Amino acid sequence: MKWTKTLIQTLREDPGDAEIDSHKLLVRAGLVRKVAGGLYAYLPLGMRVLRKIQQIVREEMDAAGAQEVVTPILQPADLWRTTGRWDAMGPNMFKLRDRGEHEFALGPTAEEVFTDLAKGIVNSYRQLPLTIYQMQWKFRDETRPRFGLMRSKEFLMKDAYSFDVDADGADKSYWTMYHTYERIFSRCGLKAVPVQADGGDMGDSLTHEFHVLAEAGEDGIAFCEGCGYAANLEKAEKAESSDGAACPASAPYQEVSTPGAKTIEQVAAFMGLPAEAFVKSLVYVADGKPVMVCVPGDRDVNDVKLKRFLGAKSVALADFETVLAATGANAGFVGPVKPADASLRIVADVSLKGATGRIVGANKDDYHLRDVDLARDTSLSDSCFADLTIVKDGDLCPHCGKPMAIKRGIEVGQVFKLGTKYSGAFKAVYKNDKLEERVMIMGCYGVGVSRTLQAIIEQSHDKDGIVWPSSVAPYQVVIELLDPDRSEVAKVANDIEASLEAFGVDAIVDDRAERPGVKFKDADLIGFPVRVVVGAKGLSNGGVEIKRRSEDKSKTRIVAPEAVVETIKSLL
RNA sequence: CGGAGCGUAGCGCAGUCUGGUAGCGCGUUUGGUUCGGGACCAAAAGGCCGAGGGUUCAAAUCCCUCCGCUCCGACCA
Repeated sequence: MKWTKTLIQTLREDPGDAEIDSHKLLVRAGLVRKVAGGLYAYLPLGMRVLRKIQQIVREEMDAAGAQEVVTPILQPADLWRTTGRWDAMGPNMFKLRDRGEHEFALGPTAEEVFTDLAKGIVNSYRQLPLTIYQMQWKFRDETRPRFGLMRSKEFLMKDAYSFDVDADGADKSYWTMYHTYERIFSRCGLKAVPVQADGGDMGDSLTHEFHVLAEAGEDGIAFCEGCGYAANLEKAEKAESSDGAACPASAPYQEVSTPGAKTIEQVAAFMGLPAEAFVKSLVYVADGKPVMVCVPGDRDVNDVKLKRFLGAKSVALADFETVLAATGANAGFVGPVKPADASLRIVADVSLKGATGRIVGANKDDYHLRDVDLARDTSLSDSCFADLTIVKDGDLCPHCGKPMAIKRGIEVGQVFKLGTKYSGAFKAVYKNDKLEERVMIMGCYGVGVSRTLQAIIEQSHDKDGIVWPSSVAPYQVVIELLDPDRSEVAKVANDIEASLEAFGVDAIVDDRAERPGVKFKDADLIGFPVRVVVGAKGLSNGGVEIKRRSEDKSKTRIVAPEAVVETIKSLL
């Protein structure tokens, strides 16, 4: 391909609305252009990368025995009502009506469509197991689209759904996809790590997210160096620590005036004590009933863990009236010692078990209590303690006890055991060999294809631009033709291009009449893995120059034109 | 949805406070000199200053309303 015949427009300056490197480079290198907030057009270079990623996904899914289909973006509301998600998805889903007032959604995902599809086709155990997938544009009405393709309103997702006769089969399907995902990301040149995630409404259902570690990532992940435990912050657990014994046993508690000091930060500053010396008490409403949750002053409540421990369907922070009614004080001064509502349920993080000498809200505005011994002064019994906080850097691993580190990641894929949540709702059943009807066991598996594209850039770039892994590069080789008006030089470049194409290596000849500096800068910005420089001066000195994008100039090889293809094959 | 900021040429921005001829850099086009890491000279094209209303002799600039975008927060299968 010739550069002058390709729609490539690089930018010298960063786009004004981009925050992270990969977003800036996507636009500067001419891969995408913004159409509107959270909506992007893919230009020829971006399209080539997207197609290469799709092809890798496709090959690996097919190799795993999954079959490709495609289902409509426009999905009828009835399907979503069957599972109750028409309402549950709320405003995250784009909803619209046709002229006959029939309701539709622009598919944000496709569990309903696929379950209904399988129900209509699968009748017998002989047709199972079955895994079907599609690559289709998905739509989500994100409250705040961000970071280019990372969180956009419209994105390309590969979604797969497995149907099995029993739990063992579902387990097998799950792990097949898990390993398929490892291969997909590795072939894309990505280091993606599987981390345990929370099953959400599906309870303890098994699920892993695949994350690309990056400072710009939106998700927090806890890692244990010791045993390899990795979990996202919703899920990550901590070993029971000894926070409780940190403060010495003490005299009976006493009231302290702390006028206006509502937050832990304010009271800590007021009293000149560290946040750990405090107990943060928050009033939640769980399924309509108030509950007080106590955690160390320097920690935050994990809503998912709280919900799970209480066995509640929903938990949310209480409003101010509820707080006042339950405790007798306004938010900021509440604590576990004698709340106004004596029947108020109180739970506490496990790290507070046996805590003494703590400062808590007095359940009286502008007062706190000091020297509180939780066992002595509150109604908290052993069964009220559980792991209820978001883990912090340095918390101990629940499996091996070594300290964990918190890192940030970009979620590029997820594998999820669905059980019978969807197949049950749709009555998607098959007949077993005894002619009995059984509900199919499902799994779902997603790869954010467009997000993966950006994650690759985020993981693989330097100050000059993108450094594409050759498996997904828009072109594997750029041939810099320095003297395009000299036909004998151009012929060398064109011959090299032709022989590379003959070997299945895609190459682009930069035949622009630009100065060399401009061409080198653009080649580095776009990030072609291998650069071949063909110029009159070089040819008279014995050949062409070949250099990897990832290497510096000192590694440049001088090669005779005939040997170029061999050399490049060894470099890709 | 709450808070903050920004909408001026394809891109990045100044001008707005203090009303009076719409500017700069990059990119684009033409001609010339250059030619190994984003050259230089000369010329040119390109704008309903986000939209609507108001104030004024006069509005990019002041006032009101709306729309869009970005950031922080809440939210996120």
